[in-house]
Amino acid sequence: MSPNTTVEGMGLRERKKQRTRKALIEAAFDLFGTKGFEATTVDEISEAVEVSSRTFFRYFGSKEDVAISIQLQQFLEVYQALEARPTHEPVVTALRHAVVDVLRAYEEDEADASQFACVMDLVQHSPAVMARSLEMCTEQLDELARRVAVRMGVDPVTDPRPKLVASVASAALQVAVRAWREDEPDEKVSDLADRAFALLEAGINYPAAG
Amino acid sequence: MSPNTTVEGMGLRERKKQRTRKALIEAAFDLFGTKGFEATTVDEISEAVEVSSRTFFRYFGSKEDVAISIQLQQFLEVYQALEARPTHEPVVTALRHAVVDVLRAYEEDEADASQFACVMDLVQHSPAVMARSLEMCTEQLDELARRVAVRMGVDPVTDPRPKLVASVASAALQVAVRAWREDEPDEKVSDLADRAFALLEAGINYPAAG
DNA sequence: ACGCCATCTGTCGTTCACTGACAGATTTTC
DNA sequence: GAAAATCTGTCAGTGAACGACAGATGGCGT
Repeated sequence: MSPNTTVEGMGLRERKKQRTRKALIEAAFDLFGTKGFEATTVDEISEAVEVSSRTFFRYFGSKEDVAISIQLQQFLEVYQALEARPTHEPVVTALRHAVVDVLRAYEEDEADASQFACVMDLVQHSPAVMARSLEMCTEQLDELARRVAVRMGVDPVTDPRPKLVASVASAALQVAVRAWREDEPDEKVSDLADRAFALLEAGINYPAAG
Repeated sequence: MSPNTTVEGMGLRERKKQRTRKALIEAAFDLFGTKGFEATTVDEISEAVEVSSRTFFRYFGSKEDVAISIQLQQFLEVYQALEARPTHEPVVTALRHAVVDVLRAYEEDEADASQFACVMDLVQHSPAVMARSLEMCTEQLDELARRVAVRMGVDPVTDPRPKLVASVASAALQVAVRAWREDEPDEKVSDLADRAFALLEAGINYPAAG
């Protein structure tokens, strides 16, 4: 009754969990940023938040999982953005805009942008994070394919095309991110992704040299 | 001196190493097949070959690496097959035939086929192997992109298209393999891959439902 | 306000992947 | 055959991850 009703919709316990989770992520990124991923131990992260390392593993399945938590979040945002696209757009075009919109949103916020860059650094320089990131992406491919199938109005188990589109789109995004980190740090990722998807739209069975 | 010259081109030490390596792979697959990947310890693999576990790690960087050694070999074979394709073929078409040819070769040999199926089982059911496999594939993407660039007669660092083609082709192959394992076990992987690449050739920016 | 129950957390102990250092064995080379 | 290079085993250690148990804490009915 009365003032006990929380302003938001969740109990005290749930809020505490969210705080712990957020604190673990922040502490982890602090340490990853200064000492590097492999040099940082789970114990150090846990001590910084004053919880036991056992508790860390109740929030995250592995040390890698905390590093890619932002990437996972971005996938969910792409799903949202995809549903917001007009239904008459061809699938790759819709995916292109959805991805670019999400990336632009991150570029506009200073904090988001630097955290995003930090994650990409981890993915690029720590094999374990890279591996986990790739694994997570393929996990998400099912969901993405399902949504693409809905857009196409076809059955996602019978028709191989939605899975193919989802995988290819994910590959294009990875190429764009990698180009950004390695070759074109001055460009915006969103622009690189935009161009990569544009190439997909145009078809990629290029003729041989001549 | 005299009869010390080896029949083949390598010394005794080198042959011994090859034998140990092969024995480790075989012992590992035996154990993975019966006990599963995570239930098998490196000690068990090493004991089966009568070497120390320390030696195992001098041959393989990780327990996962021994599981995907065949996949790595297949990549090298695709490179070979790609060079054998006529130079007038468009890139995706050439990749399609190269991949399908390699897969068909594995399907024809009984032993190769079952070992291939075993590896795919490991990749599908053991997250750690899956992650390492994906990581290895992205490592190989550089080399594949380089070869695609040569075929296109363009510069692989300036032009983003070769990287895109390589990534997309790899994605298509992964989709085909996955479809084989999960939905169409009765089909041949080579046929599924063939169809996936055919879709790529035709373009994938499908219209929305209507 | 009180207590019951579900859930969360810490502690302890264990397994196992992986690595550096050193010493001994073996192959190669001269 | 001796010296140099390479391979291997042993030892010791780190750190990730998990199972089990006990204590703490928030949720909830009365």
